[in-house]
Amino acid sequence: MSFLPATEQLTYLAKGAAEIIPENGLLERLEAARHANRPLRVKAGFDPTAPDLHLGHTVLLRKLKHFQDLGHQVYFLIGDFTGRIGDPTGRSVTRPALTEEEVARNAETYRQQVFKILDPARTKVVFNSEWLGKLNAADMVRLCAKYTVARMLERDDFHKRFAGQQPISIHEFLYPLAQGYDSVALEADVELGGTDQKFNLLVGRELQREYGQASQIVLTMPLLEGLDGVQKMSKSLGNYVGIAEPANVMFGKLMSISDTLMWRYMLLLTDRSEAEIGRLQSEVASGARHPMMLKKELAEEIIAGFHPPAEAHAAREEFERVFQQDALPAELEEFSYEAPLNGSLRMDKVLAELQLAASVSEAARLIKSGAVSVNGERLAQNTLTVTANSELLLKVGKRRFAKLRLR
RNA sequence: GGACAGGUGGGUGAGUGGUUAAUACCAACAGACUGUAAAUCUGUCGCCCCUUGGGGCUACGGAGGUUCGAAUCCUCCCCUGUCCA
Repeated sequence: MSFLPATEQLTYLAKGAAEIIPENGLLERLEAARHANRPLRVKAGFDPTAPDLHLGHTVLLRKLKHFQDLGHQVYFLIGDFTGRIGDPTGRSVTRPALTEEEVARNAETYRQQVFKILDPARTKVVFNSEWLGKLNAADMVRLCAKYTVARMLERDDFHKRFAGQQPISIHEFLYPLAQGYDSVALEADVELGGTDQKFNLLVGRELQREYGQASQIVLTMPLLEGLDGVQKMSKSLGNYVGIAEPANVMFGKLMSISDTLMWRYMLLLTDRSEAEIGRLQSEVASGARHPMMLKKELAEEIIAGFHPPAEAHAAREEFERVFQQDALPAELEEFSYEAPLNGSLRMDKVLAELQLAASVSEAARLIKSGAVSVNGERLAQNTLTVTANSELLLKVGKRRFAKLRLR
């Protein structure tokens, strides 16, 4: 096969990237590969503990896809071995080890989700236990000898913890080394990762050189901000949009992002070019285009990558109906309930039981704050007089609905 | 092995015997305003019971103990850090 000129490839690949190290290394590598008529070996590692992908993960996956679009070979590495070490990234707490079954199950989930974006024909899924599991103690010592403690402490996470008198376990040092060794084992030309992975990716360059290989090119992608617009998208922070979530849920979440964040999402989660995004920005700034309309388009576009387009569109219509016209959702959860003999229903208990509130106490608070309405009327008291064989439409907050049939 | 410091509610972090589920900030939730935006303002923010208003239970690393009363004092244990070896 033939490859596009290297400069053209580079434009496509650099879109949205945070950093390419060394700066013109990628261009050189692309040229060399094109000259030799061979695809680049592009590696990206994934943590086996987080099989539920969210949009934050897709930033990287989309970049991998870009490499595939240009004819390169992607190595989708599942860090089953490193996962057992426990990645020290982020939360500065050592992680519990995963069992083999858990790793296997998570890997399967990955496969299912990842190929919504990646081309299976140009993707090799690999597990780093394949080679890391074979290293013996002597190999391990040899690997450790190639890096120093001082250099290891340059890593921001370690540095902060060390300075802040937080614990760092020895085995956490093995994580970057192991990840770097992955690049050696795969003879990677390029490794992609989030900006938070920069240190680990650079270790890969060092180790490849130590083992007599050309150092991989490092390409980092920005971390996608979560729905709050400040912290990175992550499941534990609850500011994520899962790619396996129903279209309606995704739509609602995407609409709640700020206008500022919308541009970021457009850059990192769609194929729109930077030029086009710039044009749209000026149109919004001049008032020629309403940001809400654009946000709806964006939401629909993103969702269509994971659901059939018709579903994405339906989610948009549902959103417009429920929130903009204040109507009811098309599908309501229905519950059946025994009407009390005295006709007086304790609503706090009902809400808790139907899981519209986390506890009876919380339900009582919600009622007190005026968040609960029944048949469109705000509930002012904890008790509600009801009759048998009637229906109640419950609304809690803005987005929790249920229909209650009384027998 | 020794000396010292520390472990508080989802997070950060006050509080050293006695108003109080425990200061403050963040997050979260709700209301107002809106484009379900964002920002802002206001309120809530352990669980359970009784219809307002109350009542009970659980909680400050773990287990005991002192006391009328402890997150706060004592003992032992677990965990973390610093220094010494």
